[in-house]
Amino acid sequence: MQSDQKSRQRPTDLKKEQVMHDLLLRRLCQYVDLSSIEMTAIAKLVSGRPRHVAARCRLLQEGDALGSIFYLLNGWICAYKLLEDGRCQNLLFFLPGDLWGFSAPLNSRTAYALRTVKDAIVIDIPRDGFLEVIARHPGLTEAFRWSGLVTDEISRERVLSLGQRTAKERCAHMICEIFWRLRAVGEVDGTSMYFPCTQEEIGNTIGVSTVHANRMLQDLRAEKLICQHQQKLEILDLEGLQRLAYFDSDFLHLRSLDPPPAELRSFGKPLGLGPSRFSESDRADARRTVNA
Amino acid sequence: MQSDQKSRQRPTDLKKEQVMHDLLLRRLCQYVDLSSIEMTAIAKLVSGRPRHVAARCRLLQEGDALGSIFYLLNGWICAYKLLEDGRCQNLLFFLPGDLWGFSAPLNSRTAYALRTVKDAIVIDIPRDGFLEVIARHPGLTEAFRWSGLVTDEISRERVLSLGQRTAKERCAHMICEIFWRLRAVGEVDGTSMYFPCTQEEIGNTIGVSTVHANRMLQDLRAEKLICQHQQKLEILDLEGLQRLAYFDSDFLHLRSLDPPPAELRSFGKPLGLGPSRFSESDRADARRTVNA
DNA sequence: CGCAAGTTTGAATAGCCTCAAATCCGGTGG
DNA sequence: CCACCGGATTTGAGGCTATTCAAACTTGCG
Repeated sequence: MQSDQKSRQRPTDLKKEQVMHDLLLRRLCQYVDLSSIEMTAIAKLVSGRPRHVAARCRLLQEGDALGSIFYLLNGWICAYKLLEDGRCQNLLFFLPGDLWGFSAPLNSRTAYALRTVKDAIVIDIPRDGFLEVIARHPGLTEAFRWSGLVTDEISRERVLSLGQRTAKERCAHMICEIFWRLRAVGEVDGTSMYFPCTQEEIGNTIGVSTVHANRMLQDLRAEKLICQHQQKLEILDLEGLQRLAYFDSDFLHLRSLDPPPAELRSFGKPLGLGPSRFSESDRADARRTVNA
Repeated sequence: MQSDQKSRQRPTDLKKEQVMHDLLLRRLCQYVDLSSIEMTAIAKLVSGRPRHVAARCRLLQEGDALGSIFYLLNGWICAYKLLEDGRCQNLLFFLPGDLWGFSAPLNSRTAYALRTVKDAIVIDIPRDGFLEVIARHPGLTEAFRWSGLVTDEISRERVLSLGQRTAKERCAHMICEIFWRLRAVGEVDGTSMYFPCTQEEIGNTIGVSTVHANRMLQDLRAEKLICQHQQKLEILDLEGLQRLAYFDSDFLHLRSLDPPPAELRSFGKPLGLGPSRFSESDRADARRTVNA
């Protein structure tokens, strides 16, 4: 493993091999009940050597042949498309526990590029072996079918957003979507989450300019719906945020919405933000922003 | 069959049973080479009794359980999503030869509603039987996997459109997309096609108001890129239209771009527009609009 | 002929963009 | 410790794009 010595603040280190597949299992169990045999099979599949990828690194380019499947352990990865004149549209964020590349036909090529948003940890999985194992287990087949469906639903919901929702609604909707997705794999801390997107990235996602994304975020903060500090985002009023965005979590097909078991709450805590850094001062900061 | 007597102008009548699967076969053969056994299997699947559906009829509602798969023989069907306050976003048009409902997991529900745009002819296919047949034939499995991929790609391209393209570009892009899709199944006549969308529908598709959709279409006509008459749309300058829209047909994964065989050119010619109605006067009309 | 649906037009307004500059922040080097 | 640098965020002003509302017009159809 590539862990360095000063690992206290580096949650990207993998403490036990066991945790590597916890995120994925938790995701898949949202969709179907897996047998222990199937769980073991998954655990084996994702037991490869984790690979660190730096922030803002392109993993794949539009038109590339499909390589191996990858399993995202930590960090965010962004799928995006470009227009010839440079305009960039983000399609989808891959979050910890997400798997990429299992549903495309053989011999097809990616229709979009992939780039890390922040430092990420990825495990590469050989495509053939993966597909073969999945095909042997009906539960896994079904689980990944659902997983693919959710990706499609996110895409359709994004079409609805971009076509009909206002910029502020889109902004709120995006935050809700990511919150629920992270929550489903236990990657939130109560109502706050690691949110490493720049405002440019948010703009590219919701289809507005960076400047306007900034103003929409300011509005959401002014309305006490969210508050931000560094790369952490806290949802102050989830109900209000969802009402504003016309957000309904159904499209994510989440089943178990219970808080994750305590022993898993600490895993995957993102990049160097200790628990002490998000309390008093943040609130103060939020208030300051409101009054400005 | 439900054909009435005055059938001269009613292309919705089915002349021979044979043609019913031609569209579908042509679509699938875009993706893979099918064996004659597979072609026969498909022909059998879609040999059910055609059902006429009136214009603007809702076939399915958001949240409905999956019923049978349907095969669209004639007309357009539109998938759309609603916001609670009534805003409506069109996601995708199903065109003649398209099949709906083969890729969702069992027990899932539709995340969008379906409604006919114009009178349509549909064949219902029992889901279980269909999936079983497909699964037995590797070529068909592969073909439908590609077909599903194309749907996804259209969705992603729409995200790109709504997020980054201007209204005029989106309008042009939508026209190009439908032209290529219709052309792939032989449903175009040179550079003109049946285009039964109202401007409201176009607006709901490209994410602008009806009024603005109208103005964008006027622009395209003024620039001599398209010309419209009744429900027929002729592309006067495909190159120009595509350049304007940053359109690249790759995302549709079309393979055989040759003109379809002559004997099939006349089938499925849409609703009551004789060939004589689209010549002189239309050009004059287009010019008039430009000068206004 | 008259109705209903669809298209077109105009004017006022709201939403969003561009450009440009200022500020904030974390990290780096002195 | 401070100065500085670069990336990210914030602010302001002006302009373009798209919306809304309302009315007129066109067209297909009974």
